[in-house]
Amino acid sequence: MKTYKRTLVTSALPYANGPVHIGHLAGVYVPADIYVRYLRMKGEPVLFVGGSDEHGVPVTIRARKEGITTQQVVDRYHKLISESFEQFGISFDVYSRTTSEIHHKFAADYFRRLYDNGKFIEQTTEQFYDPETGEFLTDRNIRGECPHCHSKGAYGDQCEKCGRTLSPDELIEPYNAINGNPLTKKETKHWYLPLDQYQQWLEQWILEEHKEWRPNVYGQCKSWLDGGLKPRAVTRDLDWGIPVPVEGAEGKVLYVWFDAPIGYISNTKELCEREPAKWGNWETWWKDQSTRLIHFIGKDNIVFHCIVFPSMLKADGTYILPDNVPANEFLNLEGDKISTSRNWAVWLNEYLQDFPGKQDVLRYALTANAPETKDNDFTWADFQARNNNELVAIYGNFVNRAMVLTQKYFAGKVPAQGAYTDYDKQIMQEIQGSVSEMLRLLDAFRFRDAQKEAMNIARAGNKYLADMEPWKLAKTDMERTAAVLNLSLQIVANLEIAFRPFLPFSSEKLRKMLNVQETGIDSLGKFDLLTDGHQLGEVALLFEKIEDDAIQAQLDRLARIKKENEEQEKAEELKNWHPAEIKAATSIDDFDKTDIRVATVLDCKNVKKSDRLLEFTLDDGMGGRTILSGIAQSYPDPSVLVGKQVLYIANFPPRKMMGKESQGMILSAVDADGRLVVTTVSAPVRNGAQVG
RNA sequence: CGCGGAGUAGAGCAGUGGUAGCUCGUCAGGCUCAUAACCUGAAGGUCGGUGGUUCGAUCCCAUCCUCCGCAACCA
Repeated sequence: MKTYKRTLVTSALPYANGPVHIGHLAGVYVPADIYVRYLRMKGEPVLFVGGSDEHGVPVTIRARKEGITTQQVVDRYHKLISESFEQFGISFDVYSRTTSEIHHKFAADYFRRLYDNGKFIEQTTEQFYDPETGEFLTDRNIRGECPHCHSKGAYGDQCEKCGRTLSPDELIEPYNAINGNPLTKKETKHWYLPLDQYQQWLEQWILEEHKEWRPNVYGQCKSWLDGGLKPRAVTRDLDWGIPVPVEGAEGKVLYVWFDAPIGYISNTKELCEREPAKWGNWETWWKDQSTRLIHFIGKDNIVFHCIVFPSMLKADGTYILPDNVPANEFLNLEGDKISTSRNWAVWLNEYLQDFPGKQDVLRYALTANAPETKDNDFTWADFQARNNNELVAIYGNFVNRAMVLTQKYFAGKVPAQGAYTDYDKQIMQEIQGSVSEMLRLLDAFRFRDAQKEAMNIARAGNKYLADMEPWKLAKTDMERTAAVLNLSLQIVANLEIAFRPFLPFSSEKLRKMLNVQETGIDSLGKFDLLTDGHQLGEVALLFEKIEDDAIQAQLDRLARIKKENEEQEKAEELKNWHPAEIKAATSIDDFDKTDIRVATVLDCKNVKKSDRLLEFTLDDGMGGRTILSGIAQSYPDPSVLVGKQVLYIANFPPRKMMGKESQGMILSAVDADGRLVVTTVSAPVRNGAQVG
């Protein structure tokens, strides 16, 4: 395996169109931070880059909606996001933004260099254009009539009614989804990165040389490569972004996906120029072959970080390429996918208000349940259990036991280390085993399991105390009591180090309690970290229980949001409702076969054990009949139907439902929201009258 | 439709061509230094469905079902 002198770690640039939530944290920032902190503990040179992605269309739409400038939108979220990261201890060496001057210049220069070297192809195409606003539209912002099912309001890329994939050209009478304006077509020129030219090289580099990448990453890349790469446009017709630095490209900007990853580089440059003594030249971090580049991202970014961005770097030719791209899957929240627009998320800024000082608890819960191999679910019940049963009961409790016992028997001074018994040695060996396993897992980007190993050290500590029972020994053998507590405290000191990448705030607190300075990773697995007679600091609780009412408050909040969303979606549905297509032509003869009659409802009640069926007892003028109808959900009180005359089909063969026989079918109209309304006659007629 | 990932005890996750594992929860014991915490033990699974390859499949192959991504907002 290749050896490296330094590591450059990037984490996906969050889009400045909203605050960051637990999904971002679990998928990208906590794992990246754990890895970076681990490398720093090892004393390896590492640079951790982050920043806000502030270009693209959605921020401009939000600005328009809120009646403020796009700059105000990105300013607001950049501030919110960077504060959240800082509070959660995401230890970026630099956190900048793509609207920075240095980035604009750097990205424009990057483009221009590739342009001058003939790395792009130019292509003129016809795109949909709104003459009134003077804007070209993205596929998704174009709507029209579906050519297949002829439903109105199909999107430019897909019809949601029939589910077919479309291209905007296929739509009948396309219009602007935002303002409803009709669209025309207009020629526009764009620059494309010919990914097809990099196909062979990418195949060699990924499929042959990086078989160690995670299955989801490797599989996704293979899928794209097998499908054959096509040139990809790297410019857009838009006024928000980095102007294309080419003559005759007015009104065009770099595609957000072209400039965003360059932000990793320009942010590095910004840091290096600010503190050259500490960080040296930015080119060392990006162009020296002995630098190792790691991208932490979510699964939706795999293609850009493994195919597009490497091709951009290769096109330049002077840059290093990522050594690994540990992409995570997604985190769900209480069974539903996290959604910014539907407010289905736990926002970091809100979490900190509700759980002040509990950053580590969330970090722990998210790492313990990190979506490393598949989508995982975050639940508040799990969060509470992780805190109460693991952080408090195992880790915090062990620390507290060791500290309190020392306080009690040795006035808070580290007691003398004794001769190790076989059992002591066994425990020490067990802990060293956990330590080396943890380090191995950290190197393999398996943070969930690594954290579990750290917790196993605390488990071993609890078991040691339970087996040694120093509170009993203290009555007979103070020397052995001292030895047992000495080793217990050494284990506590190990826990401080082992948990440091995962729970930085707690480790800091624990160092205060132990009254020690930060040491390197070499100390891990040693049992002479605290010298005899060392005065410990004040005993405090490392973690505290989270009570049910705090969890219930979060669940209530989510329930409220869910209800609001449902109401809103329903309103939306009603607004968009339109009559179903007319069925294929039929004839009077076909209709005549159906015998529709009038009857009076004598009784109407719910069918036991069925949430849909109503049982109608009808006076049909022919001795009466019973009909079951699946409309209970539209009639919470079925008795309102009693006495009404209804229309029903009289000549269907009887059918058994829920053990009862239904002799026909009541006719109901279906309203836009799915509500069923029973049909009736406009004036009383005799029961048994025919409809036709 | 296609391509990629995933489906394993009540929950969350590992894992392997040969007797299926971890954490939490549950139940039963033990202990009392500790935040009713800790320690020990037990129960609990036709490893998504169906076919096939094999002496043997949870693992390999085929096919189907479900969820997610590629593909609006979004990791």
